[in-house]
Amino acid sequence: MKNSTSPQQVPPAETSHLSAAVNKAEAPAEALRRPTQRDIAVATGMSQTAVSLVLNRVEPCTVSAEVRERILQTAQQLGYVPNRVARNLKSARTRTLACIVPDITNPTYPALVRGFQSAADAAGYDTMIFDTDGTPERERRALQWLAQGHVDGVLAVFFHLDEAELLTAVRGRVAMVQVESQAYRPSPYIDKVYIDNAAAAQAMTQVLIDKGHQRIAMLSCPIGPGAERQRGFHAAMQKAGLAPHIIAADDFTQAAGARAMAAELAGDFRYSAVFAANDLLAIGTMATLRAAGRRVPDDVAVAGFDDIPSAQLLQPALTTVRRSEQAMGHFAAELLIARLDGPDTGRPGRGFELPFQLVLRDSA
Amino acid sequence: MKNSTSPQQVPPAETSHLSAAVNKAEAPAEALRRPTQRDIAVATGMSQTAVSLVLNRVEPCTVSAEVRERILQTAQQLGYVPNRVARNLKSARTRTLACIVPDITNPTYPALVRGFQSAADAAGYDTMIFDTDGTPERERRALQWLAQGHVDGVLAVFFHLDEAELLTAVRGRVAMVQVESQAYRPSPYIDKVYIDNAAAAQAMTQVLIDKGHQRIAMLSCPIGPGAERQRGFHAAMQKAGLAPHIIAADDFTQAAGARAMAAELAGDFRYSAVFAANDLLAIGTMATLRAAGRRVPDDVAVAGFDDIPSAQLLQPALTTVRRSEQAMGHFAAELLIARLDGPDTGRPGRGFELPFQLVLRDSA
DNA sequence: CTGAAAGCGCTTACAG
DNA sequence: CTGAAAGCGCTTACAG
Repeated sequence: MKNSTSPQQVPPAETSHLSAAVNKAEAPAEALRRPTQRDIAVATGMSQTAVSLVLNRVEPCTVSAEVRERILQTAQQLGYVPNRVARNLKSARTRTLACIVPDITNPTYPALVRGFQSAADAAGYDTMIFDTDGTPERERRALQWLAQGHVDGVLAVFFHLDEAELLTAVRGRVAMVQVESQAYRPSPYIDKVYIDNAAAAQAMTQVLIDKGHQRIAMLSCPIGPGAERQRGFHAAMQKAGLAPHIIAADDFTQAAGARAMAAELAGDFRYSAVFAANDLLAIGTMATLRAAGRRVPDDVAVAGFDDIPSAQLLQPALTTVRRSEQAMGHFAAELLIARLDGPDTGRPGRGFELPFQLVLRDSA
Repeated sequence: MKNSTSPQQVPPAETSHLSAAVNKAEAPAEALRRPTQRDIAVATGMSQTAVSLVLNRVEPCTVSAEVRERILQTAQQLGYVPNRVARNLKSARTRTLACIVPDITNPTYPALVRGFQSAADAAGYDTMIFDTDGTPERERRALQWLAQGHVDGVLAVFFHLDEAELLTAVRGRVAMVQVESQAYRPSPYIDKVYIDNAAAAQAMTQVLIDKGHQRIAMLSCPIGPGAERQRGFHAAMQKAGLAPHIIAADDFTQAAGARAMAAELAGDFRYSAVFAANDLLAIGTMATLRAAGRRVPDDVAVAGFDDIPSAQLLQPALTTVRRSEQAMGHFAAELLIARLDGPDTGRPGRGFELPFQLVLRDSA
């Protein structure tokens, strides 16, 4: 299996059996058992309660320094690590938060998660990520998963589920912040963070109009934030007395963008500008236009939405709408933590509008 | 708070107090308690055991159809969802897997996670993501976290920790697959998946040499896979009788690449090709070169490693090394599941080498 | 066919 | 200062 420098290789292949011998010596069932407080109690001749007290440094109840030392040392020796699951059961808290996102490979979401995790971390919470694939089935599965009590709080981006469904599933048992893509509506326990998608889309459309474009198409997918962005697009077009046209994409991926544009180009494509509902769609659009021999922005101007890192790497660099996903994630985690650890416990749901920014580059 | 179409807005601001009223009506402590099996038992007049039996469809022990129906209905009515934490405590299994990655915003990792999650999902496992930031401290924290029993298995990408540290922390209590960046060495319980980083780097360097480049620098960071890739670079250069030069980056981000190249350009930069240890570094390099008025590939050729989605979007498109992160993630999850649910339980650790592929584009 | 009981590993009043 | 005991919500032998 010593591979030469040949760049083409074969699928997953086992490379070593040496390890078999190594393993034989270890790993009988016993080695796998994790030491518990009881083990430490037995080893030190103390009670399990005393062990728990010492290990948790409970202050009012002072165990004698000598005993404490012995317990601590034995714990160390046995490699004791508290069983978080057991602790969670007792405390009814998991100290874990989750991010539910439609597609972790869309660069906008890792940024959200990163910001979220930095705040969660600082407060001693772990972070889970649940990828819904943007489908109703998997969004429901995420909801079921939430109901099972894995986490204390969640930042959720849902494309399909409505408020009612969320409320019945969650029932205030897990703190929730939603990245809202529709217009804000108050909710009993759910906080919402959002940007004004319609306003942003309208502003971007207006930029295109101001540049003299008259035949502008929007490439969008009606789910998630697509609807609001289309609304903004329509508003701007209508205000300018122009006819809006929507090119429908199957989802928000680059591939979907390329596909939809290819289909459109096969017909009688006469638009001078395409406003894509997100950057991945815009990237797909640009690729298809280029492949068809149309120049961007000379023949067709293109604009996107999100300002993912690739946006400024494109040639021409992509005109788009920026919101700070990282800041949004961070802020959302802080909302959850304030709700869980106070002072916001029991506070009714609120909406928080975050700023957006038009980023004008060369593609439009 | 009705925002106009102004693109510049203010930081997080509260938008609605309407919800306060809505909330008043609900959410007193009682509503928050999740129904348990005991609640169902009380409501139906059956024992908690019977409830558990019915809800878990334990086959040999048949509860009468009538009682079963009543229990099921009551469970539905009360909105019963099993407490996963309690179940986990009893079963000593969490049915959760984790991915430990250095940086979720590096597009190569979401792909890994996506592949992983698709396999985990199919087997009924949930997936957690832990971001280590590529620092030793946070990698250790990840290890501690593992020891706490949150998950049954993990796919880990560590840049700093060595085998010994992993083994003491994990002790065969959690199944582990490591994306190995050093040369493969067998391990008692840890499976390893990897590509031959040295061979890939050597092959890519050879491509540059074959194109006539003599002054080739490698932009790299010595942690993680950087070391092996440098080794391959050195091997190729040495074989060709050329002098290798390493430009050191602080980490594997685009920013670090840009910084390191800027520093290098400030000196007496005389290289005709730069081979970056990953694509983000390559992207940073290209940006800096362009800013300095150097053309790619005419003045300086650039190659990367990973083939992240942006690589082909760049102008010029980036020459790089591709491995299928998605396939690697999928495969790793399958390894874990086979270990946890059989048939590979207790099998010694093995190494699995995956293929790589040189992707020659315009940047070199 | 059904229930009482023990126990998973921990925390937390409550007695001594 | 220390320990016996109850309980978190569940599963799983074990009796009836």
